[in-house]
Amino acid sequence: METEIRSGRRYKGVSNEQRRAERREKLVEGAIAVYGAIGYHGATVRAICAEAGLTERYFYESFENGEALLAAAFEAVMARLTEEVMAALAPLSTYDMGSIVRTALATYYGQLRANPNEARVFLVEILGVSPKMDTIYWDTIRQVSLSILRFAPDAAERAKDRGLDLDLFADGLIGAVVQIALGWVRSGYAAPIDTVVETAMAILGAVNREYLSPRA
Amino acid sequence: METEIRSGRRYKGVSNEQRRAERREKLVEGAIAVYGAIGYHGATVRAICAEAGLTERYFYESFENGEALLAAAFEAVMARLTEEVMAALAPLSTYDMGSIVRTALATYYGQLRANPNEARVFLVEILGVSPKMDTIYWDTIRQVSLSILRFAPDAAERAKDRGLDLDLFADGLIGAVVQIALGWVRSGYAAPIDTVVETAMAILGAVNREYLSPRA
DNA sequence: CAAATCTGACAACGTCTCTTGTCAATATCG
DNA sequence: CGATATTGACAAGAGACGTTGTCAGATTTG
Repeated sequence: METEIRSGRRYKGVSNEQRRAERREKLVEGAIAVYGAIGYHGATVRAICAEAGLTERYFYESFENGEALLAAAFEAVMARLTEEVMAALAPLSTYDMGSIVRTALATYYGQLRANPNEARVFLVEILGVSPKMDTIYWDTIRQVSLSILRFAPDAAERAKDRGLDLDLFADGLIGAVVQIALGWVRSGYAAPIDTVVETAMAILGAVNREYLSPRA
Repeated sequence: METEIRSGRRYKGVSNEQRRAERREKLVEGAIAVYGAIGYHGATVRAICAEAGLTERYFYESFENGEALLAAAFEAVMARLTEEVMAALAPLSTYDMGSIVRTALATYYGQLRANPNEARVFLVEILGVSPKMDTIYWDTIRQVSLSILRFAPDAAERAKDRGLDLDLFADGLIGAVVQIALGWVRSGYAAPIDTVVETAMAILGAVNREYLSPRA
């Protein structure tokens, strides 16, 4: 049960709703920091509240339980990543799959390096928490993959003609991208980002030229 | 501290060491069953002991803690998968990468379908448990990928020439294979196995023809 | 100023699990 | 057979954490 006061008193110049929203935001940010430092497991409600500078009461004001906060943190990270990639793709005037994918990869990997805590939430901590969270995660990134595949108009038909399963095909492509990201993060970002992008492009580019580009 | 009696009394016809080994085996099998049914999280020591038909004392006889048992279960599953794939590859007389990879994939996916509980341990439950377990898992499967890449003798040199990172390249390929497996498992094995193999081959085959086969 | 509301610090309860220990029943050895 | 080892069932201590509750102080409203 969440508190249901509609419109309380203003406090320090901000409205009731806005204060709650700010506290929720602080909790999400604190959670990402704690997850990045010690992982989701072992991250207690108390620790996250301390990191956010709030007390337990405000945790239950915004979240049903710890898993709900993880879901919110994932959504926040996902939203930022999506926003950055979309912003990077917007100025592109080409419909060439290679250019689109390369730009998206460079932005994606760049974001993961710029925000290691978010990278850990996105690549590591989200996994194996519960069947519900797994479904949220894998369904989300499969949709990303399918969205990109739609840039190649007849990819679905051609995949079907060749006896492939489009969902699994999308999973395979996104799996390659994500696994490269994870390997890079686990190495402490050892390789330069250009190498990472080229390595991913070696796989996606080969598939593109053979299965997705207009003249196979 | 593990019990350190060197050679105790025979019991029901079997030696001390063998009884311990059998109990350990029962615990590993029980753990795989429980992990498959309710997941690693939420799988208590008591539940696993009950499934194995043993009591808690014998758990601590063979394992330091629950995570050690998960590691043992993973090793057992990994060993079986490796054995099956190796057995399937042994009769092959060709050195054609395409044939090798297709056979390995068919065996791997076939095993995952034949043993859903093991598949879940291998693909889901192992993830996100601890940094230590993550390292065991990802290092293990990267090695598998690198082993297969060695079948293409000059793959490493060519990858380097093209500015790729071989470890990340291996991660990308294995990531595609594993993600397809995971998507298949999550779907309840909806697609026929031939489709799954062909879908994975669509990615690995394209990469093989462009980067690994003798005449690029 | 006085009442009401909001905030932060922290106590306290209940629950769950790991882990160790106890004890009687069973099997083996001398 | 008597002593000892082994097993299985279960109790109990300890610790961690989620969740709710208390209460004094700060801030706003009338």
